[in-house]
This record gives sequence, C-alpha cells and structure tokens, in this order.
Amino acid sequence: MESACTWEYEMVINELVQGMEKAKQLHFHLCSTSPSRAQNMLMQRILSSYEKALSILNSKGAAEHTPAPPTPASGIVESSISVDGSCRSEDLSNSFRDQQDYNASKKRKMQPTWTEQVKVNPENGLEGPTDDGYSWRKYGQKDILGARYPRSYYRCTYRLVQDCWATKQVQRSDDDRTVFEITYKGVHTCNQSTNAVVPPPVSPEKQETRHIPQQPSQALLNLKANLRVNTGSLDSKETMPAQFSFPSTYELGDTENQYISFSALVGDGNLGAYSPLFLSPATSETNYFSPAPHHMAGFGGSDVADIVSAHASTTNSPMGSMDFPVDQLELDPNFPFNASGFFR
DNA sequence: ATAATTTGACCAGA
DNA sequence: TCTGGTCAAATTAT
Repeated sequence: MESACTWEYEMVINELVQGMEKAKQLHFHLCSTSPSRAQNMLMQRILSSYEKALSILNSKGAAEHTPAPPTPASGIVESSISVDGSCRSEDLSNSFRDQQDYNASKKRKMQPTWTEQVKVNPENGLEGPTDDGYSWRKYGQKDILGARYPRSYYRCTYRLVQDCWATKQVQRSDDDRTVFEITYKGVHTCNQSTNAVVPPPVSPEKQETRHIPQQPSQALLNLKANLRVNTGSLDSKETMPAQFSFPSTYELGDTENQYISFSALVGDGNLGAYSPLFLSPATSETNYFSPAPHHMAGFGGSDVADIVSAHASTTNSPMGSMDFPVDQLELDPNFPFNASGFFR
C-alpha cells in the first residue's frame, strides 16, 4: 500500500505542478490583456493555493503522511479540500456486522471533504448563502465551542431515495457575518440533474429550488443571480436557508466579488488534489469542467471514483487517462457511481 | 397530508 | 468527560 501511496503522491504533485504551470500561463496571458485588479487577485490566489498545496504535500511526504487539517486561508472566499483516507491496511477479520459498521464508518471517513468560504452580499445575504445546485435537508444544528454562531448540518434530500450521502455543514464566520464557511463532505451520488435539465428560474424565496448549469454561461448567470438573492428577513432566527450560492472562481460583481481559490490538502496521506470547481455540487454533474466521461469508466463503484474524477479534473489539462490503481486503495465497492459522473 | 425544520438526546472519538 | 455529529420526535410549513 505504501508504494501505492507514494505513487499517488507523485501523481498528485505532478498534477499540481501542471496545474500551477497552466495557471501561470493563464496569468501571463492575463497580464498581456490588462487584467482587472480582481483578476490579478484571483490569479495570485490560485497560484498561492497551488504553492500551498505543493508545500503541504511535500512536507507531508517528508513527514510520512501526517494528516494536515484543512486551514482555509483568509480571504474573501477561500476553499480547501481534503480527503480522509488511509493507505494502511487494517484488520477486517471481524464479524460481518462489525465489518459493515467498519465499512460504513470508513466510507464516511473516506469521503472527500472540502471547505468553501462564501461571502454573501450584505445587502441581501446575511441570512445565508443560497442555492448551490443541490437540495439539502437540515438535520441538525449545534453550538460550537468558541464559535459565535451555531453550525448547521445538512444532508442530501435524496439520501433515502437515492442513497446519496453527501452532507454539508454551514457556519457563519465569527469575524464577518457575511461570510459563511461551508464544509462539504462526500459527493452527490443522487441524480438531481435529471430534475434540472432546464434550470428553473431561481426563486430567492424558495429554499429548495435548484439549478444545474448546463453550460458555462448559464452557470455564471445562475450563479450571479443566486449570489444576489434575497431570501427574506434576517436574524429572526439563527437559522439559515438550506440553499446557498456556489462560490465561484469568477468575478461576479463590482462590490461583492466572490472568489474561490483552491488549495489541495491531504487528509491522510492519499491524495488531496481536489478542485472544488469540479467537486462542488453545482458543477460536479455538468461535466463541463470535467474530462470526458470515459475517464470515469472503469471505476465502477468506489469512493476512489470520486477521488479519481476529482483528481483527473484538477489540472483541467488534456491529459486524460488518469487510471488510478483502484485496487490499491481502500475502497468501498458499494459506493454508487457511474460513468457519467457521480450519479447512478 | 406530506415535507421540512427544530431541537434535545444520544453516540463516538479525542 | 467534553465536544462535534447525527438521530428522531415534535413542530412548523406547504
């Protein structure tokens, strides 16, 4: 297993290096076309995130895969992503029931996790971010020690009907009430896209509306619309809507620019080169940013399928065949997945 | 009537 | 034992 980890490490680093190179090239092109301040800022964030990710990976490689906690950098919108996983082989010689528990537990631990910080328009958004393209059901709220505001827990609405185990946690920033830290855990395996082939007009008042961008321009339009959504009065309760905006890489407005930079973090020494752009619910099912679906083929049903798809998506490079040694990772063969994305 | 949210209880891990 | 995460009954909304 260790060799697999090492190999993955090299692949991840390689991918990150490539990504950084591409970002630098993009930066170069931007510089030749008098980019806006926001574009420059975004570019620098992207590059710094790459560097951060690489430094984390390098340090981790030296430290024998010591888990590194996600540490979202300060910024307007930051995103980090990590994967809990382990290359350790463990004793699975327990009872069937124990093994089921073990698998369930590990499955949850193996789920990719990433955090996004979303700044909402203070004029509208103190009630929380809006639609991210998926339907969520709130299942809990908890006061967190040291945090000023409670943390809300959401799970996919279709957990029961489609066995989708994606969850997210939403917490308002202590410092800035307009900033929400959203932690996604797991990717959607539900097929919500079938319900949103034609994105309905986003109703700011509806918490459970969803839209799935079918093309980039539509994605941006929806995103922009959502980011300026007003979901009603605020502070009547310390709750927030189940929907929120998908934070974007793009510049969205002149006053409330929202950025997302991605830094890859590694949960437990496997790989962490996730791009929220590709894993975020609003885009994960569009395949717009993703490589061709055939990249997904051959990973029939495993957690690593998520990892692989995310990984392969990270570079956004034409480099296609990211054929991970699935069998060398600890997988859950029951994890639903199909070739067209994260859905079945 | 059905679905979503709220909230206290419970549980597992540190 | 404390804390974060989840469950599930009660409540509220549609």
